[in-house]
Amino acid sequence: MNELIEYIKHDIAITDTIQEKLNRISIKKEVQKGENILSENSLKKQHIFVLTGCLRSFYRMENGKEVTIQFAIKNWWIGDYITLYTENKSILSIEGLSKSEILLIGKTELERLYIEHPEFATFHRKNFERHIATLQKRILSLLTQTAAEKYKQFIADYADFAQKIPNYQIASYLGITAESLSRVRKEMANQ
Amino acid sequence: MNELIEYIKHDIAITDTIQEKLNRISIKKEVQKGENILSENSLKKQHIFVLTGCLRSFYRMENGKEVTIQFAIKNWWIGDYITLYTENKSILSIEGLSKSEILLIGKTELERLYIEHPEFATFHRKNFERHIATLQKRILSLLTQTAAEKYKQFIADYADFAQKIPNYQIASYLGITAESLSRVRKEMANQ
DNA sequence: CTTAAATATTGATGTATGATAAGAAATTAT
DNA sequence: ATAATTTCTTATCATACATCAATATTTAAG
Repeated sequence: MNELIEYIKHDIAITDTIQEKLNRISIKKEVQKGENILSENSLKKQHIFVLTGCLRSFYRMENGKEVTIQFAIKNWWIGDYITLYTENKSILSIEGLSKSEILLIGKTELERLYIEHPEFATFHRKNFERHIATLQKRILSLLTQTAAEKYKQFIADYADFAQKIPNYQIASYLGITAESLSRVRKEMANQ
Repeated sequence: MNELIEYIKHDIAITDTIQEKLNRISIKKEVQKGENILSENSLKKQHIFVLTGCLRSFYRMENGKEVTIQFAIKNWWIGDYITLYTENKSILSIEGLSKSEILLIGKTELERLYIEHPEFATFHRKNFERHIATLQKRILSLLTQTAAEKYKQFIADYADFAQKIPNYQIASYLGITAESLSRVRKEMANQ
């Protein structure tokens, strides 16, 4: 039994049938540090479940600068949700921040499971709901907080693994430059 | 048959039972311009479906300034998703921007329908997915675009009703001041 | 260990946008 | 219509953060 099933079992009673189907549709993969799993312009529509390690999704701007959309560690889902749910070509890239193990699950395969097993759909609906709340909170944060406030909230929210992420990537998640973040950190250290 | 059912029928075949249950749990309400439906600190957990008119959800900062989280018109859902899916007390307010008609649907009642009718849950899961993509796009926009770019995208995305919304509220949605938006508009007019 | 590469810091300077305040224009109410 | 209120604009000035460039520090590679 793999870790995804372990994780799902925390929430719902999962039948052997679902377990077996999940195993059948999920592809286990090892990702190296810096390795790209999903690249922009790819046509693959996949969900990723993190077993170990740490990943991030990011957008590369025309000028080459990158903005980080999401970080993910053990038991988190990550994906290019804009592509998964609207467009055709993927606009984000996903890479490993450290050596990681992941499960790749195709969109259509997952949807088949939703239909065949309503309790599995319910489990996922709750994930969606939490995800929506998280995204709204981030929007609120981007609209109302200063650089220092955003950083403080980030290290509080992501205490588990904030120190594993390079500061310049945290900066790109918060919507500030690495230089600004460095000044914020200096300011914080002096108090 | 009301407009919510009409709207749902565009997506899925809806049985009489679902229709009847939906009618039973949804409370129709008329909202005046400027009237608050949901206020911060309320304990109600409700989804709102807009039949006519225009609403917005917003957050009131400590200094009294408001930031707009979402606008909604006919056939859109709106709610305080942070409260609905995580916290207890509501942190957002929802008000009518014009005289509007809405349906109020309690969180628990809606969840009961999900369980009793998987096809209805599927319909809603797709809404969730689109919502996630929309929120991600907005985050990307906030992280990468200038004031002028955000405004141009806004009037393109919300062409249907952008002109119905006062500019200072559009500004508060884009994360800029009304004065800045005014300058952006002047700049655009001169070209 | 030593060197190379990646990441972080610091300083000097620039700029987009914010803050404040006043007046103009548009809505709404009387 | 007229007045009152709300919304929008304009100007001046302030500032948080960006940019650029150099150096320091840490991490990874040979």
